[in-house]
Amino acid sequence: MRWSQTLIPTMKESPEGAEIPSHVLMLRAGLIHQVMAGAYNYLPLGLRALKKAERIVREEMDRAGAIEVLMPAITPLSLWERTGRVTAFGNVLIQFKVSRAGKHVPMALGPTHEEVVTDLVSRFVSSYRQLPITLYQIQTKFRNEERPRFGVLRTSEFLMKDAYSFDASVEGLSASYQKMYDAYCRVFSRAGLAYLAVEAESGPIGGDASHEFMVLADNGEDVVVHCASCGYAANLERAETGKRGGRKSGEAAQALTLVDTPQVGSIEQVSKLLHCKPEQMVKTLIYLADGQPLAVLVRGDHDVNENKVRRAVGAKQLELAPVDVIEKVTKAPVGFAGPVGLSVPLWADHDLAAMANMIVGANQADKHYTGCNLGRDFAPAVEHFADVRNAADGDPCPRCSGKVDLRHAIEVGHVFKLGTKYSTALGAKFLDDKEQQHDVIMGCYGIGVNRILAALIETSHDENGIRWPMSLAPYEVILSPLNVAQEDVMQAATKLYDELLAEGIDVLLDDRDQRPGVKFKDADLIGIPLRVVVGGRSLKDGNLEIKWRHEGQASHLPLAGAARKIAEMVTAERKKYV
RNA sequence: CGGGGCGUAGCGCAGUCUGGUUAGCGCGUCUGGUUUGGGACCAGAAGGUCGGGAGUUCGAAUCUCCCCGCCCCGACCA
Repeated sequence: MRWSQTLIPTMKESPEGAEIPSHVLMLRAGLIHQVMAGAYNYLPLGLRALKKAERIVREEMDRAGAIEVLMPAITPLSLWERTGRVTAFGNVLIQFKVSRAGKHVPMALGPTHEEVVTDLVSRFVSSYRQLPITLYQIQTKFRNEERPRFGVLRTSEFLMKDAYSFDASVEGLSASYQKMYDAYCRVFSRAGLAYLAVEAESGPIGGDASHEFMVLADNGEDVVVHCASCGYAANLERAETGKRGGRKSGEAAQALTLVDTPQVGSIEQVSKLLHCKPEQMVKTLIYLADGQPLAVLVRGDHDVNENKVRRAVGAKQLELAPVDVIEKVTKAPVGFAGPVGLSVPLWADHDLAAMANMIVGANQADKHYTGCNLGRDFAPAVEHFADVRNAADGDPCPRCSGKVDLRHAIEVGHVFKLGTKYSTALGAKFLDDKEQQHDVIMGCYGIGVNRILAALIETSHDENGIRWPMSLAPYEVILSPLNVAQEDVMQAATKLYDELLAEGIDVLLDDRDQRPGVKFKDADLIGIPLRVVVGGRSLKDGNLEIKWRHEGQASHLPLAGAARKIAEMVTAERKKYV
């Protein structure tokens, strides 16, 4: 492509509003243009990169034996009603009515396609002989974001690869899942991303039924718990916390003392008033587990993880108790709950075992206890000590003797064992070899294609612009004749351009009548991996100048046979990403 | 939806507090010329519902009220 004939609106300055590097650079390099909050135009350069990401995904899905289909973006609302997800999605589901023959047909834009694909399979798959099968599509998804942000990372419309596996057995599901997991690893490494596959919250199925593929980035919205020494990685929701040692040694138990804490209910306020650290305090939260009240105790500086509580308690449903229940259970206003004298079951985080002389709510208005000690003043059942909190920075690693870090990350992919939730709801059944009917066992697997680009840029750029890997770069080579008015320069450049095209290289010819500085700056900004310069200076000696985007120094290359040589360099670089 | 910020030419901004010629500056764009190895120079030109509406005033980009849009933090994100 000739630069003068396409649309690459590069910008010297970044538009107001863009803050994170990927957003700024995608705008400045002319990859995207915002249409409204959460919706972007993909301009030629951005579209080419997106298509390359899409192609990698497609190739790896095909290699893994998944079968491509295309499902509609518009779907009948009734399908979502059958699985109860109209309410589950709430405002995220974009709904509308279309007038047809005087009637108003309720529809929704697909935020994902479990319902559609399960309905599809229920109609055409009825025998174990047809299983397993994995269907996938690359489609635009729609999710109304209350607050779109971070450029292309959180939008209301995005390109997603979603795959769904259908199996006759749990073992089959595990095999299908593993195939997708492996395919994802290949996709992200081909895209040049430094990714981490982390254990993720897996819902009712349990086990290692869900993994997220994360790219560590300061601007990521997710938090990953990571151990540098053993490589343990999990998302915050899921991460286990390691046990600490026993009770603090050398600290004598003080007497349980009632202190005044007027009008002061929060951990932060109490710690300020009593001149203590939040980690000396205990947070007492009253929950309803399947309707039954219980108290959960964690250290003042920790956060309760409700999924962990739900699992520990063995409840189907868990929610924070409403105010009236809290007041009834604690016989005090909200903010002064504590474990001493409570009649509901107590569940305590492991870390409480290592605490002495805790500060707790006194279950009386405007009062706390200091010098509260486990065993003497309150005693949860031994089996009620559990991991019920979110991991925190510096926690002991659950797998080794190291410590974990909390790192921000961008989620680029997610694999999930679904089970039979949708096949049951939508009647996707099969007959086994003993003529017994069963619900099909499903898995679902998503990749955010746009996020591949944003995550790459977020983690691969410098002060001059983007640094594309060969696999995603909108063009592999940028060919820059420095002076288009100079005949021999233009002649050599045009000839080389044609030869490179013939070699099957994606080449962008910067034929603009611009000064060299402009061309160099733009080439760096849009991040094309290999830059080839045709300029009067080296051309006099029959040379071109070539420079990798990621290297500082340019080198010379004889004009004669240059196309072949460049093609070889590009081919060698391509091989790093297959 | 709660808190904060912003909205003036394609992009980045000044001017608004303290109302008063014809609304400026840089970049970009166009014309002509000189240039040509890291965002050139000279001369000229085009380009504006000052986010929208209502109000106050002799007079509003500037003051008041309402609305809209965008960004950030939070809540939300099967």
